[in-house]
Amino acid sequence: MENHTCIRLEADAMQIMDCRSSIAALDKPLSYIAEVLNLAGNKVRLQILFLLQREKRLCVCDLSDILEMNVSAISQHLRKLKDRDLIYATKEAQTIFYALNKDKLATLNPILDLLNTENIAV
Amino acid sequence: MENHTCIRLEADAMQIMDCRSSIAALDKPLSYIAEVLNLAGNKVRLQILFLLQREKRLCVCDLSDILEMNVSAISQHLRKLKDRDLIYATKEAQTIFYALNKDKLATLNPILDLLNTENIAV
DNA sequence: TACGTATTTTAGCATTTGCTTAAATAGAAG
DNA sequence: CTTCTATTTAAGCAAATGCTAAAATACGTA
Repeated sequence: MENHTCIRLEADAMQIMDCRSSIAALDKPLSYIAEVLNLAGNKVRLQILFLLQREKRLCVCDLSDILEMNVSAISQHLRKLKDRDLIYATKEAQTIFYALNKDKLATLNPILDLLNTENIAV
Repeated sequence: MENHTCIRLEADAMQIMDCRSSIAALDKPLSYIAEVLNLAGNKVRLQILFLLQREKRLCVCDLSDILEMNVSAISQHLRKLKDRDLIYATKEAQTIFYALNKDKLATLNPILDLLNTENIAV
């Protein structure tokens, strides 16, 4: 936490200040988007989001069947997504359905679109 | 790893099969995009990517100054981004500059655009 | 009320992550 | 060739992650 501020001559103090203020101005979005990307940055959760976009709504049990994973593991992923309001739950009799939160589609759609982009240079 | 296949009647076997095959067909992109999102899903790395997009190229030292973080910590983040080819390094005298990999802009730009979207419902 | 299905929650644990500090490289310049 | 400057790498560690297994809820239904 000490050795910032480099000594090299080429360092452009003006540029550094500009960058600092632009980062500061975007602090909230940076935190929020990082959080969303982090949630989507897990293969299981990305699959869940993709499936919910495709099927509109699914229950834990369906997801467990499709992804061939433990119900509990899926449930814990759904909780994280719900905690951050990316998805919401509706209860119908004994079944709880999950769906993408409409308010977050502006953020989620561009992320999910990456899956269908041909120009993915892997 | 046992209790998948739910017993409930509403479960649509056809739908489950469809979902399974669509997931299987997208397995590679799902893995790759999850990996990229995971890299971008860290505030420090997201800031680095944002700054590189804005400034075209920066060295560890600049980033350390701007983000007010340990050079070593930044270096380790840069390594992760470089290992996944999201950025590349060019050496100029004693300084190593990093820049976004052009081949990955189709993936990176939509991600970074999320920062400037007004419709971020936080 | 007792049971069964659907789902969540808790606890435990191994793995991963991200930071700090210190040591190792590499190239310039004295 | 020794000394800066820039940067990476390695070691250590605390915190976070993601899974399993088991217990706890919730809600219909026999």
